[in-house]
Amino acid sequence: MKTKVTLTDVARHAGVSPMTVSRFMRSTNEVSVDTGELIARSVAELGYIPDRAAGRLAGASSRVIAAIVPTLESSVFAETIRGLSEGAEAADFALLVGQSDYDPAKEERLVRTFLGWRPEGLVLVGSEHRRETRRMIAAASIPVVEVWDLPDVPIDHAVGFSNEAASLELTSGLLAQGYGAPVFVSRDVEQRRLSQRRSGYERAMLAAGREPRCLTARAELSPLAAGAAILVELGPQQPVDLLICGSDLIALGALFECQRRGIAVPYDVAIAGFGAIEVGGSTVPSLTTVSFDSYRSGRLAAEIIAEPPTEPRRLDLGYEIIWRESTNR
Amino acid sequence: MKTKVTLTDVARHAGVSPMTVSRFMRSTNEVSVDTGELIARSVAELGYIPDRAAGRLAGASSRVIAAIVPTLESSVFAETIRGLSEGAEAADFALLVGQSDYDPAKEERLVRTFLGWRPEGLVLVGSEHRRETRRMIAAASIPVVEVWDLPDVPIDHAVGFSNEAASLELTSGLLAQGYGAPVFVSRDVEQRRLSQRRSGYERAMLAAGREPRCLTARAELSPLAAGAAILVELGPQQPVDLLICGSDLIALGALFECQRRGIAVPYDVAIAGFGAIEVGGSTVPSLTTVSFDSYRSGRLAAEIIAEPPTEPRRLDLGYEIIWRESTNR
DNA sequence: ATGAAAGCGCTAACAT
DNA sequence: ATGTTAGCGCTTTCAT
Repeated sequence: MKTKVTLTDVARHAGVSPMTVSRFMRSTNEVSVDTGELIARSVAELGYIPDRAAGRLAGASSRVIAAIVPTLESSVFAETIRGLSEGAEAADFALLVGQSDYDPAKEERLVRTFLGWRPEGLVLVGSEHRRETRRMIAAASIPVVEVWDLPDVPIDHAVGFSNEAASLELTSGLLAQGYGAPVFVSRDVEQRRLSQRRSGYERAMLAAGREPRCLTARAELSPLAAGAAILVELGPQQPVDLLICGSDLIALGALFECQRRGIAVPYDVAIAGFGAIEVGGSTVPSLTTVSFDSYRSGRLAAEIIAEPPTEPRRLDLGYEIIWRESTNR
Repeated sequence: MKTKVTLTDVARHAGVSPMTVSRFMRSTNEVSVDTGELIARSVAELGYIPDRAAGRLAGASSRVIAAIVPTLESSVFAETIRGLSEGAEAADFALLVGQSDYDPAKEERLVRTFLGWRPEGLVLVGSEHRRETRRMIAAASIPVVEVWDLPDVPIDHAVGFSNEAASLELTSGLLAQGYGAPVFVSRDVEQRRLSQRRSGYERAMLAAGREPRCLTARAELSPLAAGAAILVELGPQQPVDLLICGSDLIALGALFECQRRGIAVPYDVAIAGFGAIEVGGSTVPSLTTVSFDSYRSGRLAAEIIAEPPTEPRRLDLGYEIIWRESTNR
């Protein structure tokens, strides 16, 4: 087996011109059936795999989607990646993946690296991007899909939901159920989606004539640890009957810590999360949360890039409040 | 801003030859400081991003790592991807990611697609690959790293641990603690890493003169659901005092279902998992499990590809049994 | 239905 | 330290 099999090798082997092989490989239907079979045999025999870089350089589509998520650590964005991966595969695209660690500077670096491959499109989470990042993207003039949020002014396309509206609805629903002293719980990080959730909570509280109260855990803690740590701070403070958490993992951390301390959920304190990760549906009590179709957002983003609409899309995938036992007293 | 800024554009703008710009971009240190500054300014002004496809075609390294994992769904492989992503970034590589859904045929398709980009190396999970997959890889003659297992005959490099030894040690440890009737619990799927774990369990049981007993849930169930479903089957069967689960998620599913049914863990039945996902450390009771450094395996795989050793590496990362409350009666 | 020529944007090899 | 030439493997355009 030769080290590098090229189009020309296949052509020679099949006794046709390289151009004919090229046509066949791209199935342009301009190759006669007989010649096609001949070529197919040569391809198989030589184990030819077209060089996509050469193809792209010569004018073909790169068929690459580049995606950057804040973190691969939680299953939250992993679901988006899964959607992207499946959408990409369905359209015969390859997927370039990077994680920004919630750091716009790192995002910028990744965008630069990825643009070097001239992807057909770019998928980013959220709407906090550096000026330089936006500049590069504009210069590249490729479709961009921002997921997990609905920015007021998206770069291009957006597939998400209103984190604020979801949080507002969750909080007011809980208030209506009679909870009197809900606090908002999160890690001490700067991040638009989180502040949207907090702001939804605050608006609901104010609308009900209540004083919003926010508790934060150190940013270095993992979400699970943060949820547990929050309970320490709670101590013998003013009465709190409900923890509205910035994410499911924080909520689970709090829930488990309650179990450990013999605090009955939802009777002594109720807990709600955000994100609807699967475990939250199995715990005892199961976790009230907000579900967003993370997988679908990825899948749709991939589809938008595979077949870019002429007009910018702004898809509101909505959300669903999942009422479960952790807030059902 | 021009639509496509090329090396030549930068050269013209800076008043030097393309070759000098090329040298500068690759920081070959053969460009004088003055010229360098001139070029740097032009690059910034024009927003030049080198075309990696053209570079590769002309002989530069592709600086791409291609990785295929069985699934992006669980956090298990997400950690490996995270390690890969960070390792790749540290070496200025881009990462191509795909998921095979545990399907060797899909893996084969992905390998073919990815090889079209002429990656510097390939990362695969496990050792079950089709003949054609192996053929393509051999023809590509690039480093391959198999992670999460230590095949008897790796394709090339391997970074993993012995799933069987881990399971054997876990089981015999549990047996030594006095558990008399442990069953092995998993979904009904064909997969080497799982069968290794089962076989470790069986060997430990036989060595102790006990009859191994395996319970399987339908493959279509999610791991969490499978763990719960298993408890139904358990019903009024022979006494079972310990569930050794094929994965942490199954174990958690079982644990939560026990809580739901008022079965005391570990007193009525004990539970052990495999994989050491983070939640398992927070649940009440916390979950006994086997930890494997999934992140590190990815990181090391990336490093091997970034700087391939001359000899095939076979890194046994080992495992650690984490004894926790779910088996502590 | 098939082929020939040109060139995509870059780098290696060889000048100077 | 810098420039020139050639060509990577493919697809485009324009023949035939």
